[in-house]
Amino acid sequence: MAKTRLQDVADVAGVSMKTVSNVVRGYEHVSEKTRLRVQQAIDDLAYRPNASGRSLATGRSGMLALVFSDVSIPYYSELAHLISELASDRGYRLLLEQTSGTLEGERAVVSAAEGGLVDGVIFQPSLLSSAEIAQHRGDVPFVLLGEGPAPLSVDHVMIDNIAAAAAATSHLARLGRRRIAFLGHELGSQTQTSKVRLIGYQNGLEQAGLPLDLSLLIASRSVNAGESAQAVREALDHGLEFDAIVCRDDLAAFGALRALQERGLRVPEDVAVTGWDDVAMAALVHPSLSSIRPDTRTLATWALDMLEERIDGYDGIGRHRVADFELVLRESAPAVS
Amino acid sequence: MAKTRLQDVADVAGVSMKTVSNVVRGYEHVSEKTRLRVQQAIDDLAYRPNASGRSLATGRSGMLALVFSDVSIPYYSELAHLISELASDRGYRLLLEQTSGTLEGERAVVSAAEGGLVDGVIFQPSLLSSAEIAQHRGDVPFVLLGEGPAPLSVDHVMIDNIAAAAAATSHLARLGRRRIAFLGHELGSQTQTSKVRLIGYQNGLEQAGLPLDLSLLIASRSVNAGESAQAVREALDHGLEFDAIVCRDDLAAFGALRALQERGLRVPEDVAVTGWDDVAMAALVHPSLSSIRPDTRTLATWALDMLEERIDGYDGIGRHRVADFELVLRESAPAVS
DNA sequence: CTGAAAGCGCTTACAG
DNA sequence: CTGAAAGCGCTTACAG
Repeated sequence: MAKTRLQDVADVAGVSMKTVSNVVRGYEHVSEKTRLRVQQAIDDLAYRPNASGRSLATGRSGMLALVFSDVSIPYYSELAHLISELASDRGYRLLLEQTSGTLEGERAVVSAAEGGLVDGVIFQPSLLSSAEIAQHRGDVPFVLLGEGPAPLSVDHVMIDNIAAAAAATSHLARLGRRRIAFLGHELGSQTQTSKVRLIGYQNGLEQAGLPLDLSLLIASRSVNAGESAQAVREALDHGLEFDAIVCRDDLAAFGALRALQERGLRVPEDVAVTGWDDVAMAALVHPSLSSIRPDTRTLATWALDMLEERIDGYDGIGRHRVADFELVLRESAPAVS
Repeated sequence: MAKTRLQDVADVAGVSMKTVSNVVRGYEHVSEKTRLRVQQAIDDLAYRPNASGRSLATGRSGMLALVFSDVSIPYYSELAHLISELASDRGYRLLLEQTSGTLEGERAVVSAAEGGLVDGVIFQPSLLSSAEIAQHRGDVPFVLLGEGPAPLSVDHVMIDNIAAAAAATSHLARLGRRRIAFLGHELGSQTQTSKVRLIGYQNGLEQAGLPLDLSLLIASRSVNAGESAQAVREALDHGLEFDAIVCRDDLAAFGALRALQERGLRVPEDVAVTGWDDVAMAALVHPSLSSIRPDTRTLATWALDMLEERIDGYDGIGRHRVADFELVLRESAPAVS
């Protein structure tokens, strides 16, 4: 049997399509009697409105795209969870797009081949240049997340990465640490994320009156926990001495904890460690991880606010907003006593 | 300016809409000369086909829904990553739906209010009964994941949870453990997942000739790492003695590792631990976690295969397929020496 | 409060 | 190989 359409319901209920449509969309000015008869027909026929038909007629799909490199990375999966819930509260569904952190993947997002699929895009770029982002896909509302380059024309939310990295570094200095390493940036060319966090680390050292020692910058062959652990092992093998590590992100920190414990070094007694993102596991590992916690709820709320404004027609220049962060202190780098 | 449509391109190129459509969709029987002229017009006008128009005309959206409780749970985020990639290879995009693990959330999935939005649904239910699932949303192709109840009418892929739990338990017994606990099932009514894993645990004990001791069943107020850690702390406080733990999932295992280390118990010397899912963190914690690794790639591939067959018109009874698993041995419960 | 009709932007037999 | 026309299933002014 063919799918039931609006017209079928109208026929059965003995009204026009317009009236059925009014009932379906909950329009209020329908007489109670008519509404009941129509609802009965809808139930009898198990009618389900067709989303494509509606989208085509209204010009809206009720969907937002959420784009980042890889949803299996804890920070992104937790962000996806949050944004999915908040978007759902506003009546939007979420389309998940992964770029694999490649330039081609990110370009595909920006120059999307199809229109009308989503009403807006939330995009956390890793590699793309500001100039390329500026020519984003046609006229779809766009909002950028993260510390990457944001063209002036596009809305953007972030936290102050430099201040956050400096806060972590300063905290370790206040704990009396004098040889504070930085772990987890790329071995080759740096992502914007690594760059700004390294700058903040340097600022933190300066504020504490500590010298910058380039040998304390422990790069990772790849931005993940396994390679970060390996980088720490190799640093220890080469006799590098340090009493604290500021990690680029929690994954790097988990790698560091693992490598330090393998070598019998105590955290935080021998080496204090801070992470970044405050993913759920940070509180669960042993020792638990001190970490920079970005205010992701505010981040996500602002992103959705701005996106909805654009969807509703706002066409001004890009807004750039900075959300708060907090350094959450746990066992790996406890509060100063 | 209004969005450019197929007709606009046709006008500029001086051909019919049909011809433009052929070029856009890569239909081969178009003369080279015409194709070039049309492509030029497409580029000049920055034409983007409208997805809703296409969906309405073809009856397909090119989207699949992926549904489970919460994408921030590592197993699900890793599964979403994998399925997203595999679906993308087949030309599908992924719509993410979270149920929050609530009955209402799962019911909403099954009785979806809209049609035509997705071509198929991949759904891992937690709570819904088989009978309710059987009346799934209209005529949308459906495939079920996991050890939940699957009605005969619906396609379903899973691993043999009973065998897997028995394998973990047997392994601990072969390590010489005699008081093997089970951790992480619900305090109240059990999910199907917990039920089958508990049965497998019991089978494993039997195979090893060990008695079932109900006091060794350590339930958790909530299925997550934090509550599992708390449950272990309380068990230790009450003087419960055990030398191994089979955990319901990796999160419970991470909780167990944390609680045991807090109390100065050595893993695996004092207590050996196995997890379930083999999420990325399992290899990164210290000590690293032995874990049941379901063959998720096969699971996902089969799910997509069956879904595509249904999308292509297959209308037979449900297929039920069982993928492999493997017990990955790491430090927390190493190979028998 | 309700109806008849046009239109959203595509694809697809059907002709030629 | 290409064109003219109908149709996919909705919504929305416009009338009444």
